[in-house]
Amino acid sequence: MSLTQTQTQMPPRYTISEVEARTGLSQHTLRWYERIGLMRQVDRSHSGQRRFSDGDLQWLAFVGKLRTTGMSVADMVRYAELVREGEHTVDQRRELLERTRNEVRARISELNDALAVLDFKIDLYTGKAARQ
Amino acid sequence: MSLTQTQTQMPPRYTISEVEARTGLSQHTLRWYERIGLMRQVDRSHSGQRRFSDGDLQWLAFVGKLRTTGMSVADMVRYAELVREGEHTVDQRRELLERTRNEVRARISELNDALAVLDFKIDLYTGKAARQ
DNA sequence: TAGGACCCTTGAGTGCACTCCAAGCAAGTA
DNA sequence: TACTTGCTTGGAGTGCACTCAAGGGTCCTA
Repeated sequence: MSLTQTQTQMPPRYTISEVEARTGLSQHTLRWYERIGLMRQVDRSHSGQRRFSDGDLQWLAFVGKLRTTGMSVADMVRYAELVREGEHTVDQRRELLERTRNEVRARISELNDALAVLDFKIDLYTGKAARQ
Repeated sequence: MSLTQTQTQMPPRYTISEVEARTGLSQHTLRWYERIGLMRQVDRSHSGQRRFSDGDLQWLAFVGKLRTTGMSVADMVRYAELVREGEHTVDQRRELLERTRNEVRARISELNDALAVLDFKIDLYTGKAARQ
């Protein structure tokens, strides 16, 4: 427990521009994520401004990982919905993540293949015997 | 030299639908590639239909590798132009491929990170202690 | 000579994942 | 009080990489 927290009894809250700075996601994107259901309805200040929690940041970090896997936004929304529905959706979530994992593995091996071709071409160019 | 070739003295030529079958690229995409300069002007039959050569197929295979690296179409076109310009562009081409190679390596390591997160989550779900 | 398969062109349309715009409210500072 | 900064909304716009439509030509077989 930090001093500030003990004093205020309030967990930290972040404005949209703080979250933008921490996550690298634009304010536009953050609002859009909320709108499409990729994250829960964010808490609001008395004047209606968003106040993100640490949990929101953690969720966004995980969503970021899903994004880098190449998972579509539609599938991420599906996943988010399953999480909101509760514990009984665990099997479906695992299935979704396993499917994604398989795709990532396939993608990595595709990239390794392409890497080999690039290496070969670059060696050709570096060597002298340059062709196409 | 195959028998057929010796007899006809003609290298094999492929129609657009043959190329579609061999490469998996749609006819639309093949025509579009030619239009934007991602491949040379394909030879035509006397009636104006495309006749692709083995060289064209090889080029398309290489372009396919570049595509899987995530290189943008604009950069691929740039590369194709450099190839058409001749031997004096070899250094620029190598530079372009090296930049791409670096991006691919970075992408692979991103994907490996994401894979670790997926493994962790899936284990959680499989374990029993399911959370979000 | 008719039918069907196959191909051509230009230009418009699609789906995705943002990204931006306009108009306006609220809080803090000079 | 006036100004600036930061935030709100719904809906429109953007860039990418295709993808399709319309209208027409050519070739082969019956």
